[in-house]
Amino acid sequence: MADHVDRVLEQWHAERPDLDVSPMAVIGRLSRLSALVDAELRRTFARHDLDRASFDVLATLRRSGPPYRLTPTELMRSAMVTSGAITQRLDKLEARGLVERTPNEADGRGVRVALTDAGGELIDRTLPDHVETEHRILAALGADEREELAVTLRTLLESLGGPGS
Amino acid sequence: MADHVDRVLEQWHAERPDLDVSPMAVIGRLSRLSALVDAELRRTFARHDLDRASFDVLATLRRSGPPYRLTPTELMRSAMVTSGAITQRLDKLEARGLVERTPNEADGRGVRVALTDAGGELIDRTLPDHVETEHRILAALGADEREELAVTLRTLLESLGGPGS
DNA sequence: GTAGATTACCTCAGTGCTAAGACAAAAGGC
DNA sequence: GCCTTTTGTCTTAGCACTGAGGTAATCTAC
Repeated sequence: MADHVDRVLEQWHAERPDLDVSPMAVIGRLSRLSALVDAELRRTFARHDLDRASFDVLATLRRSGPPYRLTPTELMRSAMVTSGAITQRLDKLEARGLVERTPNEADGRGVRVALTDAGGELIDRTLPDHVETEHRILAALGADEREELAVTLRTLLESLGGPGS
Repeated sequence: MADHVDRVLEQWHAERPDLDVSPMAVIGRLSRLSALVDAELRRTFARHDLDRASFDVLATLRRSGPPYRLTPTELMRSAMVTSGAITQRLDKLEARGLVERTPNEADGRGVRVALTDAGGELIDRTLPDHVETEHRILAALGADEREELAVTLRTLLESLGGPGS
């Protein structure tokens, strides 16, 4: 039984037999899967009044450990978005009282962003649900397949993103 | 040598040892990789005065074969976006003379979208470059690894997207 | 044939992002 | 100590998308 990408490959083979479109079997599925996974995760976040962007910031702060405090630049690097995007995410989270901006004593240009108690409680409440969703998404794979998949994706990430990706 | 996701896993292990965050090894890399691949493909499209959305529509029409004509609904399903998004994509492409909307004789509610000569030439010119970029993205993997990866991603897609995904 | 449900496409307000750039503080070269 | 470059954050315009909803045509069941 063919999936969407199989059909796309067949079409290209018929229309442009001169092109070797085999990479689409991987890249096409990668991008579709990413979209589906995203949608799935969003549903979990929504149950806790969060979106992907807000969850991402709160989780990054939470896993950084006490005192749950990072700079906007660190958050930007972790999230792979521009500085403007982080500013807006922080504005929203600060307005909700989930994070707090304080001047960075060590650097007059910078600020520090910290989880508030409310932010910490929200992310700790959301996490178990989120992790369970991720388990469910991978339920179709055995432990060996997951491990192999993680290794292969890691190889690709390193080849694309350079060192420290 | 640890990548970004390895460090994330270590942090969670230290901060929330009660949670089994192992799925993040796959899902975290999947979403980061998808973002990097997207950025890479965008560079190729930009060289041909296209963005991802426009390329997607033109390529879908091109691979559908003569007479290179589909309905907005078919394009919507293929692209996994809402009908509003397709309307806007078509507006832009039509304004550039790359596609053409004509009434659907078989269904008074519908329209048909066809590649113009200019659209067909542009997509045929862009494709070889695009395919080469995809080959380059996967260059770090051997043929067996690519095949295995495609199969595993397909399994996940089917388990998430239901039949015909 | 006709009423109600469905389908196809479009519209529009709202959202979150990028890209470009402003500004202030810090770092580096001399 | 200065001057230039770099860095950290914020601002803003523009863009593509979603979600809700509108309109018109088609289908279904009676």
